[in-house]
Amino acid sequence: MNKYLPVLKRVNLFRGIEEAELQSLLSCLSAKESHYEKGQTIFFNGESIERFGIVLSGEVQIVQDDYYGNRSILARMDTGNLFGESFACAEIKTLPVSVIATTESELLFIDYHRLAVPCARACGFHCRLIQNMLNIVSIKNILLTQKVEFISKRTTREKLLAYLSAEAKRAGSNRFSIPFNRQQLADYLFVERSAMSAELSKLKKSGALTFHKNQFELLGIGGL
Amino acid sequence: MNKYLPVLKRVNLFRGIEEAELQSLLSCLSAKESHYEKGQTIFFNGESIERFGIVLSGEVQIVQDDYYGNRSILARMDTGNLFGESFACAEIKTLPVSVIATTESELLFIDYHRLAVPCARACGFHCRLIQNMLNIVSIKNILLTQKVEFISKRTTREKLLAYLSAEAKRAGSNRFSIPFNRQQLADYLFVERSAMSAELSKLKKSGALTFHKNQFELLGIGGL
DNA sequence: CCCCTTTTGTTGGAATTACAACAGATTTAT
DNA sequence: ATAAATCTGTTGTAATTCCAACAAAAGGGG
Repeated sequence: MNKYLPVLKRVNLFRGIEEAELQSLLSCLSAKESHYEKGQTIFFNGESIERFGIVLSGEVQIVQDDYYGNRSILARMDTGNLFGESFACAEIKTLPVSVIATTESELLFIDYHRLAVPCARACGFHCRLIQNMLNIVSIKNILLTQKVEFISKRTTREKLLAYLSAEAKRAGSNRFSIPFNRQQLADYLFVERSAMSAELSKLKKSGALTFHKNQFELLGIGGL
Repeated sequence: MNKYLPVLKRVNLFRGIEEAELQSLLSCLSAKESHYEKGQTIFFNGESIERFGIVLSGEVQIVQDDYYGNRSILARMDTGNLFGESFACAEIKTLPVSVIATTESELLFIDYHRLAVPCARACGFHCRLIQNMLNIVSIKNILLTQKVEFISKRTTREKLLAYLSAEAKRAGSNRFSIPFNRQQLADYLFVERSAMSAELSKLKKSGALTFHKNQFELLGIGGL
């Protein structure tokens, strides 16, 4: 666990908590580290969870699979980010999503009840942790709202442009990488892969953008 | 404000707080009541907010309008529910949505900072309020996740059936009302109104469901 | 280096959705 | 009560997306 202390001290959940206190806090919370292989399912749709996870290394995706095998990616979480915290905090009985390890990953699990109902020793941290958690879930809601904005667009082209514009803004540059391959990007935008690929090629041909694999460059709005 | 005490004591934010304390707590929080006419905009896309709202009576919708005038409804909030809390809690600078009064409404506004940083007198409630708020935003996250599930469906028919099935489940009956007219339902599912109307008629003709205005009855899966 | 697998892009046809227009039904205003 | 406004459903056409198939490109393993 010492190996991941540099990661953990930058996790928003532990903001305001001294590094010297982190280890004993994690021990008090009975935090448990686990290893997952690429492709392994961490949480299954339909189950009830009490723990949320923190990504120490690797990446996980929050997904929904429909009856026909279409996959919808809701979000991806990489190092330092939490997943499943809303479901654990809300104490729901039936998880509406699955969580999948996209790459080999090390994850830290914490039982939400231990966070919410602290022992007397950790009482000084209780409010801090809950307030940090409130900040995290609020930001998650905003990210999900942005995601909804992408998919509210009525054509595949608009969805692509909305998403890619936001990524350029996030990167602070017109050249940037995205964390998805083509199938994953289609699953994130809820469209069909090859049709999206065709749209990307049209956008490239029109001069609006250029790309190779997951590297993109926006070339201005001249082509729109 | 006394008029709305019965509403307020059932608001989840105030769970665990005695009715006798509510009034002084609201005073301490400098809660402010406001009246809005039908159609009035409460929060504007792009602005920065520090207050969140509670619906005392009426209804508000969280919406996004695109360049072409298409409206996307993210959520609706009726009596007793909060809106804007994630944005206020996360302290964002630019609101990505607008909030509109769908009907004539009475709303109560609270400054998030007053909630988070209490005076010495209210210190006993600080943790309680933050924890209640965490529960609220977590549930909001789950509702938004469910909304994403509706719109992840790849055809208008599937979107309709996903939404209507969830409403039947929520109502505990195959006969139920929905809180949207046709245009609003289309805006909620991100589809075009008349195409959706045509799909509803096909579903009725196939025997899957029947409806009149916002009254629906699911007739089993025989018609699918 | 070669072979196999996976990813990406392309293409034509089928399916679905958007659009515009309009008629009928319902609600609102005078 | 009547007229005006709004909502809902229908229809034909245009536009877009999905699907299946396949070729080309890229990546991985022996």
